[in-house]
Amino acid sequence: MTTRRAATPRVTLVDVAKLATVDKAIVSRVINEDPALVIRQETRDRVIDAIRTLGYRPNIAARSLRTAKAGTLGLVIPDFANPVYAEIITGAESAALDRGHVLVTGSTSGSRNGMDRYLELLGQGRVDGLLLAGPTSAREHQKLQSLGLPWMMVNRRDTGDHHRYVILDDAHAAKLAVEHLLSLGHRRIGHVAGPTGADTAKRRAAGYRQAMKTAGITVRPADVARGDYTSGGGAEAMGSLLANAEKSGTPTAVFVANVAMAVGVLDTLRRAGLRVPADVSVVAVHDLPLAEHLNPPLTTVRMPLQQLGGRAVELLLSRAPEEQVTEVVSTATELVLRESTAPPRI
Amino acid sequence: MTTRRAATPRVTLVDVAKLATVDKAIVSRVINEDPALVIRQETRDRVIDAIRTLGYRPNIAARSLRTAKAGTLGLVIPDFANPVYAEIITGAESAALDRGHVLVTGSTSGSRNGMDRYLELLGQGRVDGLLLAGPTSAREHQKLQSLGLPWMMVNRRDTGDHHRYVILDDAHAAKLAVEHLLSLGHRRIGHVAGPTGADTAKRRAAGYRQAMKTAGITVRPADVARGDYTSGGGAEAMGSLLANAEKSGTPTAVFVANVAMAVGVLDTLRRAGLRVPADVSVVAVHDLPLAEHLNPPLTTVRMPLQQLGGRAVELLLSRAPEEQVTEVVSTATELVLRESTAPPRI
DNA sequence: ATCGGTCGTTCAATCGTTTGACCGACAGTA
DNA sequence: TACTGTCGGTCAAACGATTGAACGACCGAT
Repeated sequence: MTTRRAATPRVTLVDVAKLATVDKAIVSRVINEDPALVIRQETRDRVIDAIRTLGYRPNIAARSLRTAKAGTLGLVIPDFANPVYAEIITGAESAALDRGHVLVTGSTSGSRNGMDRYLELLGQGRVDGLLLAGPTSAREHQKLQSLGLPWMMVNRRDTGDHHRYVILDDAHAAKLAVEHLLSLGHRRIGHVAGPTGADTAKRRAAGYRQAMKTAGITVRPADVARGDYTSGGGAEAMGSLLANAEKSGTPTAVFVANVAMAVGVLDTLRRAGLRVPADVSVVAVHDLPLAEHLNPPLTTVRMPLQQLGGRAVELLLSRAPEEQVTEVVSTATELVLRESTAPPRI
Repeated sequence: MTTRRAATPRVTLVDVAKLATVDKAIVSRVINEDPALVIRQETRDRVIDAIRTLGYRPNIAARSLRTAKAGTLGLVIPDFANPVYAEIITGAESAALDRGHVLVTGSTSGSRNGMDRYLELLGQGRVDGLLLAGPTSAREHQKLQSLGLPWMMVNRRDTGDHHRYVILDDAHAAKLAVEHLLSLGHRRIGHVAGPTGADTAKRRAAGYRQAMKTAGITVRPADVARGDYTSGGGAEAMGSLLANAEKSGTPTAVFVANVAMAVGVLDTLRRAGLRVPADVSVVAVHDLPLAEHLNPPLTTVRMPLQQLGGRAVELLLSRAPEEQVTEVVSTATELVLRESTAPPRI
């Protein structure tokens, strides 16, 4: 039998106060554990009982109005379908929850000017702070600034003078990947890089070049191609690498800047009749669940994406809005060995 | 040069009213486009100018307090990493935005009792309504009920007496898949089903049986195995299908209840030395971007997941809380032909 | 000249919490 | 006895927007 819910007349502080025969101020202070409150244990119990029997829940709107805090954080990502952001969200959400905050995650992919819409909607006191993952423009930085909200970038290093960001150790990840290939005996190692706009791509490319240089190997321009971080882009980029190779031979291994592109790379290689890892070894950045089930299972570099998201929330909440915050999360950046890498033939 | 932001003293209605030399009531009514407001165009312009020059933004907390509406909707999913939910979120978010609402998406995977935490956090007037995708318990239904919020289930049909849900036409999707296999000439068609708890799994299994029956084929119990909608579960289920087959021969085709499990199924087949589609054809439900890049590219049945999410939001916002709402979204449920299905050998 | 009816606008109560200020009672001290 | 503190609370003013009610001015009709 269902209890028919009459339009419940919300139970408020005064209801509780009446039942406990105290002033509502007491109730409020009990709830918020005001350290300045001195009160008999007996009274406190009466209040707590009253709260319980009435099933009282503080009204968030009223509280927000009074305290000028929303208890909510915003996270703007490009696209929910991208598993990299799924990981970041997961970490951020959990950290926010632990600090009693709710996380509003919005994607900009939906509409043409998704970011604007979100800045509009969230910049009215709806959130206490904003986390931006993914690309942003200078104009958006302007707008953000004018909202007067604390905000920072996640997995992106902004180009302006707003030095607040958390990123991963992309260069190190790239180095791990390339050194793995080197240690297997590869000398001719190609790179499917990310888009020019993404600074993560720059750092991974830099790590790749660095590792190659350290090994005393010159990188041929023809062995580096650029994709847009999607599997389609990866497929294309690998295609152009193979095309370039017609005259000068094929790399025996490829370091791919992210897993999504690696999926396309595997595709292209298969269609070209090249076996992985027998003919070409492939290693990519980001150890997403998917990697394990590709054909062949993909060797990757695990990045602490969840920690990244979590750390971003922590920093956003703990640091003063005007304070500079630049942090690199580098825990547990490590190679995950699977079946897509092997020594080169001969 | 950055404008240094002094701690901005929020600009409020009265500031605007003063500048426009009208009462704040006017400003409020102008903003909310109160149809009952009769006002000279000149005055209206003055107000609008004032709003613009001051950069006024209404304070959400105050508005929520007064109107008892949050302008926010909640969506609770099991896990962000599951691309099925990514699609639902995307659709829901876009629909919410179109209606001037913000969507708070929370996952229950984070902590042991994630659902409870969310019901706690969101059930304080933070959201105007709640969408539940994924499994829920009777106890949670109880709690939900006690929050006095409108809520409904998405892609799940609740078992209780709360008849508010939007689902997809799972039986039809299954039929499309199986009929495709039948038309290729397969007679022995296995099924990797979803978990008993999920009613989507039940409907897909029912559709499978229905289609088989219509074709006059008896389904052997050994040809149906159950997985938990993850790729690991799919791999296992396919394993047991192969084990069962030792005595009675292998199915020439498998209908898999979702893409995640199909990934595992392909894995198991590959390890068993069976080629897809030469030895076994595979077709799965849900046409996620991933499907295109599996090896081989997977034939699927596309389901309108985004529409599902969008429709859920629409219904939640438009229907009275006590009204029953049961809808099946079935637009664009169609077969997507790729390379994982082919006629059986001989 | 008076009345009624729009038009254009103002008044003020209200939503539910938080929080600084204030206050009475009682105990201990000088 | 008067004074000073602590204890255990109460009072009331915010926070910023919404909205029903009221109000003065003006116009046309009687």
